[in-house]
Amino acid sequence: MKSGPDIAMVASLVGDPARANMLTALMNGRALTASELAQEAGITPQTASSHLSKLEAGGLVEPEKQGRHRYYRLTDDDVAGVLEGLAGLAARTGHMRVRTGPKDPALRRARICYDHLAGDLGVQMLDSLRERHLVRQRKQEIELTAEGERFLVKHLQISPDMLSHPRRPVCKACLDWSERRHHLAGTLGAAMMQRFAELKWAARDPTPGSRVVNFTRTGEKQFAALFGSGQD
Amino acid sequence: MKSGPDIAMVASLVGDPARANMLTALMNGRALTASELAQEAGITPQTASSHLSKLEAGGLVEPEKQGRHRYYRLTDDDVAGVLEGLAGLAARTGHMRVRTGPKDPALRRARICYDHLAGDLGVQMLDSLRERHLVRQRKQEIELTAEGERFLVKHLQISPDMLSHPRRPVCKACLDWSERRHHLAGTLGAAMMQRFAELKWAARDPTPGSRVVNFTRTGEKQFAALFGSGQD
DNA sequence: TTCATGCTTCGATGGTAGCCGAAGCATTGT
DNA sequence: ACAATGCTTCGGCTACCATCGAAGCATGAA
Repeated sequence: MKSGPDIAMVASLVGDPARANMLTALMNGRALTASELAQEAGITPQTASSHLSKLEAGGLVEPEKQGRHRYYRLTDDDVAGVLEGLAGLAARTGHMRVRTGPKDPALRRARICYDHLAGDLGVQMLDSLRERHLVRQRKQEIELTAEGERFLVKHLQISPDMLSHPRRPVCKACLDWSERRHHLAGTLGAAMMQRFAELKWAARDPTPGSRVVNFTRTGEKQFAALFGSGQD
Repeated sequence: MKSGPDIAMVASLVGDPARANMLTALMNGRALTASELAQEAGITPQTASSHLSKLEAGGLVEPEKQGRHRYYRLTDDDVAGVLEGLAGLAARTGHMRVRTGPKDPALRRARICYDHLAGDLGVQMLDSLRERHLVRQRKQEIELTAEGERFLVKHLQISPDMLSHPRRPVCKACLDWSERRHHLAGTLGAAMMQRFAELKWAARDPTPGSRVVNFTRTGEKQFAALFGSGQD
C-alpha cells in the first residue's frame, strides 16, 4: 500500500478542537504560555500539556522556556500559512470565527515584569536598542555592545560595572506577555527600570497587586526621546 | 469561549489516514471512482462511502456522476494547495511518501470506453477540439459548433444528421479512467471511433476482454495531424 | 423483464485518543 | 531551608468514530 500516515499525522494534530484553538490563538505570531493556551482551549493544564507535546513533536509549535513559564509559538510562517489555508477552506463551507477581545490598555502599555519594564514600551525599548546596535540579540541571548555601554553611561548614568551578578545575566530576552515579543530583562533591565523610577519618569501604580507602571508627562517625553520610534 | 470547530473540522477530515490517502490520490487533479479510492485507502467500499460523504460535506471533494460510477475530484486548487502545504510540513518532521506506480502503458494510451475512444489519445482529441473551438464545453455539457460540423464533414465524412439519437446526447464529457480528465462520449464520440476503425487507423485489440485500441502507423500519423499537439 | 455492478445506508463492534484527578519535578521567591 | 507556582507524568475513564457485514437502491447489460 502506501508508506506512512504523513499528511494525516500533521492534519490530525490540527484536527482536534482543543489543539486548533491553541494554534489559532498563536496565529498572530505572538507566544503564549501553556496555561494561557489551556484556558484558551478551555481545558485543564495537564491536558494542554499533552496536546502541546504532540504539537511540538509534530513540528507545529516551538517552546521557549522562560523562568517557570513555558512559552509556545508557531514554528514558522509556513505553519501559519497552512493554518490560514485551512481557515480559508473552513470559511467557505460555514461559520467564520470571532476574534478574541483586547485587555486592560494600561497594563498592555507599561507594567512590571519581575523587576524590569514590560508591555508596549518595554518591547519598544528593546527594539530601539537593537536597531541602533546598542545591543546584539541572537535568539534569547542579548549582549551589550561597546556603543551600548557608552550610551548607558551618557544618558542614564548606569555604569556597566554595577550590572555584574553571580547568578544573573546582564541582558536577557524576556517574552512580553501582552505583546508576545521580547523585552529586556536581566540586571540591565532591572537597573534601567530602577533608574526610570529614580528620575521620576515612571512609578508603579499604588493599587495593591497592580503591575501597571505609570509614566509621568516628562518621563514619557524623555523615554520617547531616547527610545521612541518617531511618534508614539 | 470560542465559536465553532471551524478549522478543526476541516483539518480532522484530512486527519484520518484513510481520507488522507484518498485526498493525496486525488492530488494530481484527476478524478477517481469511489471504489478506486477505497482500494487506494485500503478500506471497504462502504467505509469509503462514509468518508467521501464527509469530505463532500466539508467541501474538500466534489462528485461527478458517470453511469453507475461516481467520480470524485478535489473541489479546486485551494484544496490542493492546502494539502500540499500539509505535505510540506509533514515532510519536514519525518517521512516522505512514495508515488503510486504506473499501469499498463498501452491501456493508458488508447482504449475503448463503452463505444468511444478513451485514454491519452481520447483526452488529447477532446482537448484539441476544444482548443480550436470545434466544440464548446461547460462542465459536462459539450456542444458542437458550426465550425465543428464543417470539420467533421470535411475530414471524417461524418454528417451531423447521422448523430441524433432519441435517448443519447450527441456530445458528452466522459471522465477518462487513466487520465482522469474528460474525453468525448455521446453519439459523436462513438461515430468518430467507428470511423477510425473504418479508415483502418485503429482497431480493438483481438485479445478477448481487452479494451486496448491499437493504432496503425498511418492511423497514428493521421490522428496526430488532425488532433496532435505538435509532437506526440 | 432479470441479472450484475457500483454505491449507499443501517447496525454493531472495537480501538483509540481526549480528558481529568492526583502526584511528581522544576523554578522562583521568602 | 520551606512554600508557592507552573508544568509534566501517570492511570483510569469515557466518548467518539472508523470499520465492516448485511441489506437496500440505482444504473446499465443481456
